[in-house]
Amino acid sequence: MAQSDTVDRILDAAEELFAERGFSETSLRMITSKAKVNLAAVNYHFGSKNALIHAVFARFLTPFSAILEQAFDDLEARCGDQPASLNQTLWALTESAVCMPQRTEKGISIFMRLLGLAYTQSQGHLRMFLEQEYGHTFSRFMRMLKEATPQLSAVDRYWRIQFMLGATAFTMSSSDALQDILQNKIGVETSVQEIAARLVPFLAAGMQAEDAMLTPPPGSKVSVA
Amino acid sequence: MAQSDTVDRILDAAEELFAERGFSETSLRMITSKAKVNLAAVNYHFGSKNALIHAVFARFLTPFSAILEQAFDDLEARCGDQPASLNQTLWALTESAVCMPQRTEKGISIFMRLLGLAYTQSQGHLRMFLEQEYGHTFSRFMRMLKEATPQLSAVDRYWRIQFMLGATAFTMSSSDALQDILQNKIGVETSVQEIAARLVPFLAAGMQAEDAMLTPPPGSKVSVA
DNA sequence: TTGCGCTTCAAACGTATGTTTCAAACAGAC
DNA sequence: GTCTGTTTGAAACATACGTTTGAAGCGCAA
Repeated sequence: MAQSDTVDRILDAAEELFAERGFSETSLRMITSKAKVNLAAVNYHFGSKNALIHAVFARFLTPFSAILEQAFDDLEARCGDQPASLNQTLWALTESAVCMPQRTEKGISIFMRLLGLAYTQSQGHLRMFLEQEYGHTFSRFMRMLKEATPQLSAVDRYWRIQFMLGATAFTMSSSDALQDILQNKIGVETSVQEIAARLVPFLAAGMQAEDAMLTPPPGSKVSVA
Repeated sequence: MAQSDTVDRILDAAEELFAERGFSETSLRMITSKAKVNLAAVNYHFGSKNALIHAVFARFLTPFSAILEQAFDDLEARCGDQPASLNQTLWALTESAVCMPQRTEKGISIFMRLLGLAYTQSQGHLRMFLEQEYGHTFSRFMRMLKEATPQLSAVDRYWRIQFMLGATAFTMSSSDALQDILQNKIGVETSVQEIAARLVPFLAAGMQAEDAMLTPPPGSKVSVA
């Protein structure tokens, strides 16, 4: 019991509620009542709601970035002085996410959804926090992507990375929402491993698309520089 | 002057603020002070904040869906009884978005960002509204995608469409956010036409990725069903 | 001018939020 | 058992929100 139990219960409840409702739409009262702790406990243990948000991210991002750095180390060791391929790099990322020890069975989809929210909801304090804490790992990933796609121009690569991030963050972040809209409710599997196994080839193919396809069809009103 | 001026000023201000801050984070007081109208004007002219959100979407989505339906009509007429290709379908969508008459020069990126928010922020009332008003056009687009990718299984297609939506909505919606994080601040062009010209080939390539790539690299801890 | 819709305005309403307060309960060392 | 520092508890705080109110202002037909 004692301190850490309250802290963890708050973090668990906050993580889940943030993931399913967003940050602003989740009140401290929802969190504390779900966690069965007193309202004042959040401000006592974390200081503020924003600090709680940071703590929620830090709890899974810190071990994740450690695992990811290790995976990159391994990959680069295996590759010797050759740069890692795009497929290898993406899989290293994916496996690090999937294989991370999870608290619950839906831990990883909460994880992805929170990451998506971090980008989507324009919380300045969160972006600053994430960039400061985990910017190094992120930059390393970007550097590896660059070495894995030497054929792309800097501008092409920049945009295609945005597309990749978008497809990933968005897919993982719209847990139930999209499944409502695409009424094609075929029996959709929800395992994150399976989604990742479908997503990675999609991303790799997009990333390596031929520039030739850049040309719009004849008669198009869209001009390319 | 008179009525419609106030209504339009509210819509303009709301559109811009919603796009840059999200729905819950934008208060009626921000909107009315930006629009230089009285606070009560929103409830007088629209009835509620939710109804204002609907009106903002209806103002650009109604003409857009009309243009899009027309573009699909044209495309299907050109194709005769053949189904339209994936490239043609995606370009029809893109051109409809790009060529829509814009109120301001950043109109289309606001447009895209709002669409992204509509999916991302879990506003039940908005999803219901959009599905009810524009579900028909959306279903038609989905049908054309299906006919353009007969080689894909239903499940594969379902997920790849999610990836496409994600890459699109996310890219367009993270106007400044991502450009902060990817510090690679190469001189990035902002023209939506140019982004679209890069996005469509990315999407088409991802959509048509080989299933063979579905297999993770040897030694992977990720298993595929 | 008078009267009548429609629109604007300042002010208030009730509610919900994040945060603070301070006393009570608790745990462990002496 | 008593003291001390830490944690919990119920209540209140100030503020911000969406919404409502009722009077004032307006354009325009009679």
